[in-house]
Amino acid sequence: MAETARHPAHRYGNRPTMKDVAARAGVGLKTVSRVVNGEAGVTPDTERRVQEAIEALGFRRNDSARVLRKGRTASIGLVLEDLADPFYGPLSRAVEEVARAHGALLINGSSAEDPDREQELALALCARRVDGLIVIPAGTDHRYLEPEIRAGIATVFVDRPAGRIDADVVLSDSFGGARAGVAHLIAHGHRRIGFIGDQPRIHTAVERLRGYRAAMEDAGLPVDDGWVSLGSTDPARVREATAAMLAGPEPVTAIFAGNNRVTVTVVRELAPRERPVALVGFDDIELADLLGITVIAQDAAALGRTAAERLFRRLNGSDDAPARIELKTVLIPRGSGEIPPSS
Amino acid sequence: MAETARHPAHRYGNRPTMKDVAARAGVGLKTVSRVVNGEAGVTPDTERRVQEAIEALGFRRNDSARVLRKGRTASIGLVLEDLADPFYGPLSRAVEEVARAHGALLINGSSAEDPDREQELALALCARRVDGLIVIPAGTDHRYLEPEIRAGIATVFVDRPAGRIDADVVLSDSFGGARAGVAHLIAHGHRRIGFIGDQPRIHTAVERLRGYRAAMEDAGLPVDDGWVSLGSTDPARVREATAAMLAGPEPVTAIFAGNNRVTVTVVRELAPRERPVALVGFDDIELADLLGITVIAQDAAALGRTAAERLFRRLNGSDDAPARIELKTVLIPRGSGEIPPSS
DNA sequence: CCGCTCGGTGACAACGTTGTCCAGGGCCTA
DNA sequence: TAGGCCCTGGACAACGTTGTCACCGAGCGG
Repeated sequence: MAETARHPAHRYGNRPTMKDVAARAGVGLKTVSRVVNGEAGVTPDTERRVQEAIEALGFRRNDSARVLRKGRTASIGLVLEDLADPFYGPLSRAVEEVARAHGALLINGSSAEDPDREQELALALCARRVDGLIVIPAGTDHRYLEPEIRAGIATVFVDRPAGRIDADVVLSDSFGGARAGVAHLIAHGHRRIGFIGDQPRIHTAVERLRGYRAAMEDAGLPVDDGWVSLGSTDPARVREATAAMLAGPEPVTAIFAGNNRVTVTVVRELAPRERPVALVGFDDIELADLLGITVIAQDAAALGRTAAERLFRRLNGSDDAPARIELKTVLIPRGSGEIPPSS
Repeated sequence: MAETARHPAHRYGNRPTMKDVAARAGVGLKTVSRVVNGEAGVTPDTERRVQEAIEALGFRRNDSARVLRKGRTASIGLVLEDLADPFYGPLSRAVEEVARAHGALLINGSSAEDPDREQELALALCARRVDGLIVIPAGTDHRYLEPEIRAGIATVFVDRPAGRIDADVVLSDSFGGARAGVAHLIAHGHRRIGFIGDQPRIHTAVERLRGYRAAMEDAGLPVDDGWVSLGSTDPARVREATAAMLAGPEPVTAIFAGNNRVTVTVVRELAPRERPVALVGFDDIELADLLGITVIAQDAAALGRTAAERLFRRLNGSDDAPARIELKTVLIPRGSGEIPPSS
């Protein structure tokens, strides 16, 4: 039979609205709104009737409509690289906790280290009108965010600085950490030290390499081209790089691994070898204590927390100039970094 | 200078709207909508003018309004325990990928294993009108979701079944996995085997204990009360439980650890001990290969993927009866589970 | 040459909520 | 008892978008 409704059924599966609740409770629409929002000016008796109607109908306020009216979503967005990476999980969780403390919900998405996907995600979050945005950049040009920032979406970058725009950024001292780690190896007698890092497009990779070079230069040591390898963290690539450095007449006696993904693969590659090779890795790893892996630890949770706090400070009206906040790293000696050179 | 605006400025930081774009392009509102949504029926010339206006103003469609009108948010929610846990990170990521393939955004939140927080989160997501919900239950009573499900929010549970409502659930074969793991220890000669698991409120903990008991019974072995410990995965608690089982005249010679958190702590506790103790852990762990930890591996990503696929099948209209999907586990021998009893 | 179709376009209502304003009734005071 | 005030409750518009429908002019067949 003819469906005569002028507008097709696009109501949320026939969810009750405040209007329905009002009708059932025999009160006005606005009174329901008042009860739902805990506003003053409602008789206890009226309130009870409304509550009962809400209960009976299973009413739940539609936040989309609320957002549309109020202009604030009480949610923030986080664009990161990969939620499955043990470095980003804790970071995200820390952001979530801060958001929760401010009554906001966190929406996060993985860019998979793809600049286009980063942009797509960030803009999708802006379209949802998140109040603020935290971004771990995959790309190097963030001018696409300018209209959003101008429109009032607070934005903070973490782990890596923004490209071509001026914005808050919270990062670890990659340069200093790497420099200290490599200096540690040098202090234990190494002269030929390899560096395996992430893609040169990534800021932290470049900074850590810079730290490596600085430490070598500090000690007056030369750096052979064959000792340095930047590229993807794909295990095959890293294994190959490791093997290459350890081959030939003058192999490296120690390796500095540029991040947690690299460290894991290098450890696996070194394990079966006879000749011991010293190793210091950037990023701490679970169970590294038992495996005796010396690392430069950065605090992922602190990064997230700091960035989120800065974001909410902005959301609460602060308009300081964009700042660069750098967190210290810690060298944790556990054995692998204290192996003397063997050759 | 009385601010005479009747309605205060609650527009999103003065973001341009379709109306603004229309005015600038000299066209009607609906035409802008058509261009933005790529609908047919717009002259190339008109489209160009609109695109230019969009560009110039930095317009971005307001998804809240869109959602309000369309009734679909193209987003799904995921309530999990803790994003920082290496088990849930990959699970969440897998869900995200499936969502992305369906053009949906994923919003996830951590319940911190607190039933109240689980409910608060799930309902908050429903208030945002996510199209579907995936829940890793912390609580044991999910009747609070009934109105939501009735209202059309597709819901799938993962890792643990729903409490007191009938709904889809995707889980690993905890019972079978634990049984196989304990049988493996028995096959290597162990007779006194300890079990350390998560809180008895948690379904997987109970199932794995059941598997442990079944394996012991299969072999006709008694189970001493002192060999079984269920409780939080807090390291101190687990260390204590481990120490207790290893003390006394008849200590256990092997331990079955109920999940990844427990395994990590037990490994740390066993490492410094002289007398070797066999160990099999539920859940695989990064670097467990190097440490030679035998595990019952479950595929977190597959859990998430399967649940998400089921969810989207429902969103696309499937109305099969709620099903229980169980994924197999795999025993990966790496050494720690093959240590013979020492006594 | 008229009427009809058809493609492009815009006016308008509606989605569900909240802010503003007004009405009515009860109560207190003069 | 009249006047005024406060307190509760409701009518209405607006948030920014999309679906529906109507309009207009061009092209075409009769």
